[in-house]
Amino acid sequence: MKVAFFVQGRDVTAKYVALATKRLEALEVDHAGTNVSAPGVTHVVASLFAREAPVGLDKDVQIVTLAWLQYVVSKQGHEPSELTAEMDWRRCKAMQRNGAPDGEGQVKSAGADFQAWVEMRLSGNTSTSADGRRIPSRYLQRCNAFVLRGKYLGLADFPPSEIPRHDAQPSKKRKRYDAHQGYACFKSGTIAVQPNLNEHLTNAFQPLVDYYEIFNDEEWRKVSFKRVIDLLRSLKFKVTSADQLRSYRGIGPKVFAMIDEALRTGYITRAKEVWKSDAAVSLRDLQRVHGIGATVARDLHKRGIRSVAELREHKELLNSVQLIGLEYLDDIEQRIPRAETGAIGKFVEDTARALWPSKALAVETCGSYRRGKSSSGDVDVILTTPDQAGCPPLADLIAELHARKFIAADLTQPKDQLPVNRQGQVARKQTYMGICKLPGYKVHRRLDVKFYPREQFPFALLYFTGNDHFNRSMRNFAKRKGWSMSDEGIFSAQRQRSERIAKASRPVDTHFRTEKDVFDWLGFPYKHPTERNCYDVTFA
DNA sequence: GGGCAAATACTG
DNA sequence: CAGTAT
DNA sequence: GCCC
Repeated sequence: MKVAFFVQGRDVTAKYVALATKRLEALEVDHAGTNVSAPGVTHVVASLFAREAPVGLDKDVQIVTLAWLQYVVSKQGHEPSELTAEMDWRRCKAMQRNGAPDGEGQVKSAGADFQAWVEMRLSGNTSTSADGRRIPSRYLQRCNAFVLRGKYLGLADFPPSEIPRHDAQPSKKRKRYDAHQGYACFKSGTIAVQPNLNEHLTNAFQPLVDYYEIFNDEEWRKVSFKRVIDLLRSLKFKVTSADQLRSYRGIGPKVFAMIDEALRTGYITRAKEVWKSDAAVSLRDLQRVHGIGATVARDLHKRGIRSVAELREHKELLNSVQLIGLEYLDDIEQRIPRAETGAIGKFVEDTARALWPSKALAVETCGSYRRGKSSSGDVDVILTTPDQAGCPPLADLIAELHARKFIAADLTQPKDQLPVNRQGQVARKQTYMGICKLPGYKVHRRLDVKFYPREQFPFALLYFTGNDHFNRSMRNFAKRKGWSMSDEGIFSAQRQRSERIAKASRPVDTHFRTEKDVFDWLGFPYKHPTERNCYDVTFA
């Protein structure tokens, strides 16, 4: 087994790489350097988040990290192919400053306890490690805090908007919602240390999701299958009998039978049947191209184009967006290692700060990156300024990114003029989609950049951090309470088309400065981004 | 049998 | 406006 | 496809 690790840092990257390398060598660990994965080999990703960390590692963090690596290495037979741990440096520092509950002496023993804690998390227990050893509760909390809390409380230090924009009224009382059971967003997630113990089942279901993905109808059937996969992925035990899942939400009679079949035979007949159609295979292949959806794929198929390979011979059938999608198809399909996602986000951020040196800017790389995942499909960067005079034109930033040879192609042309949204407000949201490549890198990546007005930013953060189940669940919850929530804010749901503008323009003194404000206001517990891998985790 | 999240932006 | 995408 |  190889340990692949990468180090995410700003100005200290080289230092941390050297440190981590040295440590692994001292442990006689076969390591694969930064950001390397060895195909076919179980590999472990230890991401050491060094954002804003001071130069040099704090001692307690070193010990914890070291113990974690030792643990991982000793766990060679372990099934998970990917483990991630996140260390929150600022929190460490704060604890040090304010006095960690354990005190100085305890820090030295943190290694063993941390190991036990990781073991506990993997085994699904909540207070004892796999071997039954109790973990000191104060240390337990501290470990959870290390990994689950901290950094993403968001924009507390960032100047708030001056103009409140939300017409909704806060919850009068903090009710206890028994109905929470059904909401994915209420289930506390866990860290990315969560492995998929049910690949044997998720692999069997994936073809069904893929199949319903390529048509426009049957959206809900697709969603249901997708939910099943994410539910299975979230379980902390390996399913050996369908009966174990009988009581789970989302497992109905059909799916139950399929799980049963998959466990007995190793596959789902239905999933095999649907892919026997050549047409389905063709449609799926054509839709790999950005800009080609169900309808276009069907048209192309009618014209005799049956694959991407054949499409390359008939580029005259494509529009400008689809042409770019085709050109960069092979690159775009590749997953982006976490370190590179971070570097791309940083490139955009650095460019923006250099372009607008006098602006206070908040810049966040969202998506699965922000949820702590070790790889991403694309990079999603959103920005805001506290300046109500308006965000500077996103087009200027894109032009600068072009000038720096960072952007290779545009999928959209950002416009200066800003349309009026349904609430009758000028939507100062600006969006861009394109293809980028870091200097010195080989592979092109999908990049989205968005500029949001300050008062919408917490909602934008929520939306673009996801995941999809989390968003839908949270919005469903808001809706049942009479609100309608989007990436721009929260509004009254009962509002009629005609009265939309009037109501929405009635300002209420409701400020949402951070994501946490939104959680608080709706009346449910804050979820750190890494806890929003809903159905990446469920609780018993 | 209805609901399942939600609204905007771009292309042609 | 339909289709695609976020 | 599942839930109420």
